[in-house]
Amino acid sequence: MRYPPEHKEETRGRIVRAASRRFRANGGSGSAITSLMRDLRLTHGGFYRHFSSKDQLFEEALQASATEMSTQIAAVADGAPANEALRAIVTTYLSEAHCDNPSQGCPLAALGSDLTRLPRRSRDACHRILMGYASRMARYLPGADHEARERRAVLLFSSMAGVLTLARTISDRSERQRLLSDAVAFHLGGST
Amino acid sequence: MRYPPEHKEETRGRIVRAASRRFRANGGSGSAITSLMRDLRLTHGGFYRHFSSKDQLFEEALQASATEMSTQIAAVADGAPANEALRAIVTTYLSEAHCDNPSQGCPLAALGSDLTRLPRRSRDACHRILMGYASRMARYLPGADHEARERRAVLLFSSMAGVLTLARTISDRSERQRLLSDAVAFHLGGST
DNA sequence: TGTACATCAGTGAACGCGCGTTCACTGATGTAC
DNA sequence: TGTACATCAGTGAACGCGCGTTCACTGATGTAC
Repeated sequence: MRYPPEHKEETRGRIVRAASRRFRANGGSGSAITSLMRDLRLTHGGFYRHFSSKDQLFEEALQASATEMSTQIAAVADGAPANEALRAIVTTYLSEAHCDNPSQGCPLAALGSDLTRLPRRSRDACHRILMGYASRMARYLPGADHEARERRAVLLFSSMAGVLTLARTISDRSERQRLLSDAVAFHLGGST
Repeated sequence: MRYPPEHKEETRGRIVRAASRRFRANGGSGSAITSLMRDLRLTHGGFYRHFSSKDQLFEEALQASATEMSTQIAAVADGAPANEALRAIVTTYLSEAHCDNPSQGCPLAALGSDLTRLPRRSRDACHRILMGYASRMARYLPGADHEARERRAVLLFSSMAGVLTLARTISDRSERQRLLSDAVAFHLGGST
C-alpha cells in the first residue's frame, strides 16, 4: 500500500507517544514492541521502518515524556499568580493525580532507577534530556541568576521524584496522601 | 553429598547477600539466577531447594539491603556528636562513595521505580520493609514525638534517594558532586 | 494516454537468545535393625 | 558391629516462553518512457 506523504511521520509520532506512556507505566523492559505495536493496530515487523532499535525508541520516548511533563508544569505555573508559581508547581507535582498516573507524569519518578543502569552512552543522553526538563522549570523558581534557579530546579524535582516514587509503593490511600502533603509542607513551609 | 547441619542455612544466607548486592546493582530483572548461582560456585538447579521463586528471593534480598543500609547509617549517626547526627547522616547518604556504589547502598535509590511496578502483594511487602528502614532512622531526627520523627525520616530519605538516583545518571564527576553538595546544603542549611 | 517498473509502509513467519522453573539423578552421611 | 535404606543439598539437561530483530513478501501509488 502507498500512503500519503505525511503518513510515515504521523505513525512514527504515534509510536513515540504510546511508548512514552507505556515505558513510564511499565519500565523499559516491561513493554514489548509487539504489544506496543498491537495497541496501535500495527504489527511488530513495521517497527524497524521507524527506529533502528528499541533503545532508540526509549530515548525518543523519554524526550517526549520530559517535554510533555515540563509543558504541563509550565502551564500550571503560568496559570498561577506570580508569587504562587512555586506553590502551584509543588502541589501539582505532589498531587494524588500525579501519583496515581505515572504514565502521564514525571519520567524521573517513573523511570529513575532504570536510567542509572543504562550503558553510559544512553545514560548521558537521558541525563541531558532530564537537564533540559529541569532547565525549563528554572524560571519559576527563586534564585539569584539562571544558574542558581536551574540548580534549585534540579534539586527540587529530583527530591520530589524520590518522594513520589516512594508514595507509589504505598497501597493505603491515606498514608500515601499524608506523605505527599508532608512533602508539600516541607518544600513550601519553612520546616517540617 | 551430605553436608553439616548448618550448611544449608549458610548457603541460603550467601545467596541472599549476593542477591542483595546484585539486585541493587542491576535491578530485579537484570540479574539472572544462573549467573547469581555461578558466582557462588553453585548451579542454578539448587536454587529451588532454598527459595520457591525469584520473587521470594527479591523480597528477602530487599530486606537484607534495608537492614544493611540502616545499620550502616545508624553506625555513622551513633559515631557522631549528639547534635551532629543529622549532618552525619545526610553527608554520608549524599556522599560520592554512596553514589558510586549502589550495590552496597540504599535500596530505595537503587530500586525505587522497579518497586512501584511490582504486583500489589509484593509491593506491600517491599513498602513495609522500607518503612521499617525509615523507622529505625527516626531516632536520629528532630521531631516532637516518634511519629513526627518517623514521618521526617520517610521524607528525608525518599528525597535524598531521588537526588542520589539523578546523580547516578551524571557521568561528569564535578557536576555530580555539585548536585550532591547542593542537596547536603539544602537539608542542613536553612535555604538553598 | 498507456504500460512497465520502482518505491516503501506495513505484514507475519521465523530465528536466536536468555531466562525462570522443573526434574531425574548423584552420592556422602545418618539411621534402623 | 555390620548392612540396607532414607535423606537431601547440589547437579545439569531440558522445557516453555517472551522478546528483539530479521527478512521475504504485499500491494497501492508514483514515475519514466
